[in-house]
Amino acid sequence: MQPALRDPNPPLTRSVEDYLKAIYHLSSQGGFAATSDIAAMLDVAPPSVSGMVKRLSETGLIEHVPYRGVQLTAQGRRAALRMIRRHRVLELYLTQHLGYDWGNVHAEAERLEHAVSDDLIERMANALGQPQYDPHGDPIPTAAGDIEEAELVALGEAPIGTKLELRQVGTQDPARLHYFAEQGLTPGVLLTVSERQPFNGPTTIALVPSGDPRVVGRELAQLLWCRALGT
Amino acid sequence: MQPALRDPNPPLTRSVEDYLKAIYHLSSQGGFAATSDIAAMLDVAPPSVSGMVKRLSETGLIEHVPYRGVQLTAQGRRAALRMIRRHRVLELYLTQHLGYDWGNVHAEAERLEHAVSDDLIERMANALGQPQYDPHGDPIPTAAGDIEEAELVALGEAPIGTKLELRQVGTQDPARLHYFAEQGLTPGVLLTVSERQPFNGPTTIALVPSGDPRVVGRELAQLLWCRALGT
DNA sequence: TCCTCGAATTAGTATAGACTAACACCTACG
DNA sequence: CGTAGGTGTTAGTCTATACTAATTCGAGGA
Repeated sequence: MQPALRDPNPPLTRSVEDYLKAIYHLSSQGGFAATSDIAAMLDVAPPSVSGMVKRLSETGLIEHVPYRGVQLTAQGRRAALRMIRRHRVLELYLTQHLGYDWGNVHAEAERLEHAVSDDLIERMANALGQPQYDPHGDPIPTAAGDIEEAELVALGEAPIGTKLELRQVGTQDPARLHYFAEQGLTPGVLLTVSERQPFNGPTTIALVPSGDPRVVGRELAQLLWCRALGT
Repeated sequence: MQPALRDPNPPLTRSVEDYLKAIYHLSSQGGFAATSDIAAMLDVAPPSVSGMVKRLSETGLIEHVPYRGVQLTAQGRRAALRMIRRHRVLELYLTQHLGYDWGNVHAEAERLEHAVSDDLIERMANALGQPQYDPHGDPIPTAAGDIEEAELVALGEAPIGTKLELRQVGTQDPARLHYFAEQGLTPGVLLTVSERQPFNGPTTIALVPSGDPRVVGRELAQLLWCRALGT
């Protein structure tokens, strides 16, 4: 008798699920997720990531280019989106039906997302009326694994008067990144577009809710990718 | 510098929580939980139980008498009752608020009970109006760790006409146990008391829902501990 | 009272996942 | 255009938990 073959489709462990989610977030807006970034996001040591990366690429969930980073395969992406759907449905359910606020809800959903069944998630989604966005405005992937690609607009192109959420900073340059941080312009910040000078002039914005103004030159304004907020 | 001391109060792992629950159930109506019974309940091999038992008794959660079995310490009992509260609140919440039925709900609660926070359980309990019983009629321990001791009455003492659930069989004698099993008198069975002969005579019962009658002599009827059902 | 057989335990191994320490690879600066 | 520093990987260890195989214990029948 042959030794029993390993289950070709074992359920993913909690750790694996966390790694896939982290890689999804880190690589969604660029090519590769770096080992050290994954380690920082999951609060583990870099060698732990190397070890997991080897296992995940052996099982076909990610693709690994040594010394460059990793990307999800189609299979890995499906698994990651499933986790993100769970997380966001849970966050919304906990806030809508059990009185959680934005601050509490993340940690609870982070633990529950590994334990709930698909059935329970669909029951919660139904109780919520098949919502499209979580409490933070992030799109909830469908059960089939489709996610609305956030339509981002560069700050330098956004119409006057619109309310925006800063979502991505399109540079790796440390000096520019440092400057953005000094100005309080980090992903997640809300702002409204106050005015823009003609002939590729600077854009003036107001931070929300403080109302603090910022003047951002053309070059930098093209690096700040924002999501338009409906409200 | 000293090597870091181990966290004296580490959070319990899922496995530990499962063992404590199993030991609670197996020892609640008797002295000791046997290794093989724990193994059967958790679907693991007996040596796995021996190993876990050693660790648990080293951390003071259980007391182990080699070749006899284990019992919970006060600390272990608290932890077990906490899990049972979680489980039963979850079962009730899932049935009341998310449309689960009795059959589905156990497995879901079994996974969630390890992942939810105390805070979430209390929110659910509040949403349910601080319930005292789960969907199966089992008492829900309080957050403080008190559980209603099921008020059990010996079948030989139960008033005529009452509906009962058989909960415990008060003997270890194999012959009597075997006889009870043959008669279909095992814990969980529902029955109604039809009549009783005077002068310590036998009690006649009808099984629910089949209606099958059974006549139980005085001696045996004193061994069958039942819970009165309100309905 | 002794022996036997089932239950319990010990011994040894495997896996997932983490860690530290040590080594290898790239790249950017001088 | 070569090297220094940081990033990534390998090597080796640890813990929790499971397994199988081998051994030991103890209670009940002859």
